[in-house]
Amino acid sequence: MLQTSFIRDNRELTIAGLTKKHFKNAEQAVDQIIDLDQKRKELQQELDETLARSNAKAKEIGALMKSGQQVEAEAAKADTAALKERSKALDEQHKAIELSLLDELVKLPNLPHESVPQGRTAEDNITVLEAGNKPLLPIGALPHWELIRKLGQNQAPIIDFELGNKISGAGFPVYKGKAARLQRAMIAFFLDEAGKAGYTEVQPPIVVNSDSGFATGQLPDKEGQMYHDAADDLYLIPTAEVPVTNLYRDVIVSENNLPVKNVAYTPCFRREAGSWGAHVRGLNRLHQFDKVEIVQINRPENSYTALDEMVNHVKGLLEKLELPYRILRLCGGDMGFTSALTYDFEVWSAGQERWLECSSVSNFETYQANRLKLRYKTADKKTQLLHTLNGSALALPRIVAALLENNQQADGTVKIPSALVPYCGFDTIE
RNA sequence: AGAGAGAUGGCAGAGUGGUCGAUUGCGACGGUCUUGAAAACCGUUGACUGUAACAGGUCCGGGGGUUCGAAUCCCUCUCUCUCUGCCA
Repeated sequence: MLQTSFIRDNRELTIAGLTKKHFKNAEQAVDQIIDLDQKRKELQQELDETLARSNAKAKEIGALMKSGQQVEAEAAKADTAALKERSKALDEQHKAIELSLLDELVKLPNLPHESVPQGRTAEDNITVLEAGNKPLLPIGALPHWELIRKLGQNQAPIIDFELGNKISGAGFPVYKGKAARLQRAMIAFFLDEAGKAGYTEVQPPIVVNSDSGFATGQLPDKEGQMYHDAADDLYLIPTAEVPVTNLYRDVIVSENNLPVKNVAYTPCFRREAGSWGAHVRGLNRLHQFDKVEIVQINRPENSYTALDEMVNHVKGLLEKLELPYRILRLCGGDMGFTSALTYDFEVWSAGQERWLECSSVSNFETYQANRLKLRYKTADKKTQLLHTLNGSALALPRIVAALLENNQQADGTVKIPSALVPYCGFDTIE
């Protein structure tokens, strides 16, 4: 959430930023907020004044009672009725206006960083790096959803969509045998790599309350994308970003604990309502998937260095997995609601001849921190909002898809990249 | 799930209707002393809003109520702890 004070002081900048993000009626929205804020301030002043007078009166009465001047005290009481009525009315107005101000504020997305390219769709994203060699596949090479039917010998298919469909529904595959082991190996590998890079591992809950959903920006913006347990009003997390970042909700971090670097493996749940078709076949888009997420909390002046560091970390993972990938800097129209700058990583899926998004690394600046009330004390003892960042490192299913497709051999087997072999305990899936 | 107890500042823990934003202890920070450190002593030490700066206002788990006045009384919700039951 943007800060009202920032909008007030930077009207033009805010409008320009919102426009770059293709937010509709930016000027109108901003002016409405400035207007509401002004009204809020005026009401607040009036209310405070009234309350100050009531407080003074109450003290006066107290003093009179104490000194035994009953008659004078009763007389003073008579004066308070009007004040009380007035403060009650003002308080109601004030609360109402604060609510509508918050209502409007919550609709505004984060402002994009100056390096974010102009543009509306994925076409306008900028490729900042393309690395690795796209493999030349043998004759008869398959996309992963066909390949998995032939792998696993008597357990085929090693990733079973129909079985998942039986017990849960579409988009909940069952991993069997070496596929299951491969998943576990990758999770361990990603966690270990993050550990080496200084991230502290955490295991958060994978259901969260609505306060948490609000603080990281999933609510109210993406309510429909999350599975919701109505009985207890809890949400299944769409990403570990939600519980891990919320660990620091309402926290004033002491300066010597910065930066905070956490890594978490969690399953992730996404309803992805309305998604279907050829592009969502197989592992390309699931309702439940595994992901290792890195999260940083940093001082404002260091956050973009941290973002680069996170991008490099993800690059390192893809290189160790020997997968061809590219990095995109997302344009204003394609970025997430809460992000100021996002790099997407896409892995080359040779069997489908497509790039698949496998990581998204973002700096949210103070947008989440403002909702989280996540702050630190500066050297001159001022409390200041921190910057939050996170990135997938990595999301598993599309990596598995690319790995299976890219590494399929002429004999129909799949080679495991050497970095994973110690974790898997095998070097081939047959 | 049943019975009981409780929720106060970073932590511990007072405060049951009036100057309490809150006694005190610990911790933290600054200083004196010391070659340095410890100890001792002195001082500082919540957040939000608001102001040029003061002032003012709000916050004692959340919400509501009684009262001129609520941390303190009443209602309600949530959570925690203890005992009993069930259970990975």
